[in-house]
Amino acid sequence: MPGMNILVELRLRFHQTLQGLVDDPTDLLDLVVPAQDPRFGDYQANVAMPLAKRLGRPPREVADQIVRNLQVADLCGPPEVAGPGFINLRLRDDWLAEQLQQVSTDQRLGIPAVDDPKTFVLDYSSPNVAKPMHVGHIRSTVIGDSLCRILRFLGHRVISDNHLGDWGTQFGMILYGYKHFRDQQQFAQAPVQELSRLYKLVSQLVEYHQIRRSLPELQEQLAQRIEILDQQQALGPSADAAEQKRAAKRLRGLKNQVVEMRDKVAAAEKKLAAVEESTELNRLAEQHPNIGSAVLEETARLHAGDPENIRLWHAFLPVCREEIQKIYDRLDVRFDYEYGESFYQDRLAEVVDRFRQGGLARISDGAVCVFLDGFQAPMIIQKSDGAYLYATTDLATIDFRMQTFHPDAILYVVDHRQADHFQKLFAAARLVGYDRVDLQHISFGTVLGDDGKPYKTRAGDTVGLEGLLDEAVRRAHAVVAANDDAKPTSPELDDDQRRHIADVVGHAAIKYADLCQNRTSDYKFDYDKMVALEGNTATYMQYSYARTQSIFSKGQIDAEQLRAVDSPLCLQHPTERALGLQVLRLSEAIAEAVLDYRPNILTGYLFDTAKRFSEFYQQCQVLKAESDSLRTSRLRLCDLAGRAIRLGLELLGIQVVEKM
RNA sequence: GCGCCCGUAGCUCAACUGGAUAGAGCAUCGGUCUUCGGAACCGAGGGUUAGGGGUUCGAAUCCCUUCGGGCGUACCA
Repeated sequence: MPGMNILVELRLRFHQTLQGLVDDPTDLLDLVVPAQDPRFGDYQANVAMPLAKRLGRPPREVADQIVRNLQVADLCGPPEVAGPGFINLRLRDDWLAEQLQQVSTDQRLGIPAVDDPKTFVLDYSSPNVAKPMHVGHIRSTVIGDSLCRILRFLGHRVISDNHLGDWGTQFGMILYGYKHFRDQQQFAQAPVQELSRLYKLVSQLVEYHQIRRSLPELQEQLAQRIEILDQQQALGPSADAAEQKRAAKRLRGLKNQVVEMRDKVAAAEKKLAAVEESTELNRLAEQHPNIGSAVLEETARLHAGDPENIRLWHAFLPVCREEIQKIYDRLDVRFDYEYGESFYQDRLAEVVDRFRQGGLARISDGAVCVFLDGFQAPMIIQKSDGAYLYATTDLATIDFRMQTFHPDAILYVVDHRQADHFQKLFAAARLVGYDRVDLQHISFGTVLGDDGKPYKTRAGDTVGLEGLLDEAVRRAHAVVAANDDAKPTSPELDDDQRRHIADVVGHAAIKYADLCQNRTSDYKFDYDKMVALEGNTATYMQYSYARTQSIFSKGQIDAEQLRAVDSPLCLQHPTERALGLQVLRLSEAIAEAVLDYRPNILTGYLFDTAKRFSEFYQQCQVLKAESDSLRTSRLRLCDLAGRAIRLGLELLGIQVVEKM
């Protein structure tokens, strides 16, 4: 067997040993982990302490007993017991060298596929087709794509399905816009831009009228709050300390509310002004006072099968889709299926029927509701006007996926704000019998701007994804050009090469910045940091890879031939050993990343690998090594390091270049 | 009001799900070097992990509580 997961192997050995001490040692095996500190060796087992408690014996004694029975001599030096009962393991250099040799001819770098392949449906990206994609879509797309690549690499069957929003109110908007505001010539020449303009125009007008209706009430509420606040402030301090504290808290809460509402009112007024200051917009707003309900009617007509709206929908969809495809092409993202919301339209009634017939739903306030244990609000699957909701579509989607793909798991890569929705959805799905499929919401945080608020332009609009990518590429180009110009001898890249490199580096920077963050946390969007050449960035990994490649071109060495060399590697220098071990641990990194669907584990691994390589390269001469055999060994190590980095990046959906 | 998430170095973030002295990258300061790619490497300073209490051999991590933030909260997605 070429290669293995070292951690898995060690756990296997511990499993055998621990069976003599306890009935089921499975849960203890998680306590065999990579060492926290190089001083403790390569791996450590923390099993003795909890076990000692269970057995009622001193932990060091238990540790000693484990060490005596442990069969690891073929891969480790003698285990050591330290501290309260930690068992420290250090892999044998000759074993590592042997492993590396085996791995070097293996396409997969010794990473085994899983024994029990499963079927996953991955639901990610899922933009609304009538709206331009914006920064908020990038995380779902990039994280989903990476998980897809990783799971496939591990041998799972993965079905990626882009659940497009192609049936909602946004289509009502462009239908209305097309019918009332279109510029026919523009539409003929550049339909994408024209539809996008219409969408923005209609949504602005709809919002305008909404605000005009709601603003007085909002202002009134604000006035009331201020009044209450004044009253509270006028009250003298209470004699009771506890009461005084509560009053202070109430006061703070009120003040926050007032500030919040003031901001709301100000934002609303600004939006009104934007329309009113433009004679053109003002005129349109006056001519279309009922645009809000009219848009809903267009949507309803579409859903009811109105021939004209259906015809337009069929005409618009490919146009919108094409716009989105440009982004996917740039990001190198593909899907197996794109069953959008529209696909499920004629399956919604039966979903509701099933719930009603099963006695799982009942009518409340005219709407069909599913009341679920542990939730205050029900999940509404049909509105009082008869319309269906996204909850209905999502349930129909689960039906379809279960019947079509028979998945073991369905993963939804969607931002954290929809956590509630998914909890209800999953609970409802279990109610109708889908209790064996693993339904998971892979949630992620918000992309923030410099100010710590959701990333917007200065004008307050969301940032279009295409412009974002352009900017990253532009900056990457500037950096690549500057660096090439500064090379000690002379620049070595022509314009085409520079453009290609900037393209790869720029897109990689965006993806990596997203993936290297723990997905559950929000993160600040910062071009400078993304395209930075140092630190944990795609650029640094790509640079490290390019360095490994440049050694081969400089030495005019054929890597293929090198891989076939039939002798173990030399790991005498500490940096050689550290790099070699690091290469062998890609398998662990992938396994851990997939455990909780966290690509940032993989980026962390790559960063470590790049650092190990730098250290090695700094301290060990490769082409000028003392002997031929050492030179060959080090070249092989460079090859392995480069391949580990390239493979890791590939699993993140990031490409490499040979020179940069 | 209720529910969920979060608070870690000046800044941006990790921390293998309870392990040993909490780590990186920026930034700051110092060093290496007649560059196999210096887009590098080595080192230093910087912390009461928001505060308090608890659980246990052991807590950033689990429980309670206070403070501060974000998000969601019956017919949008």
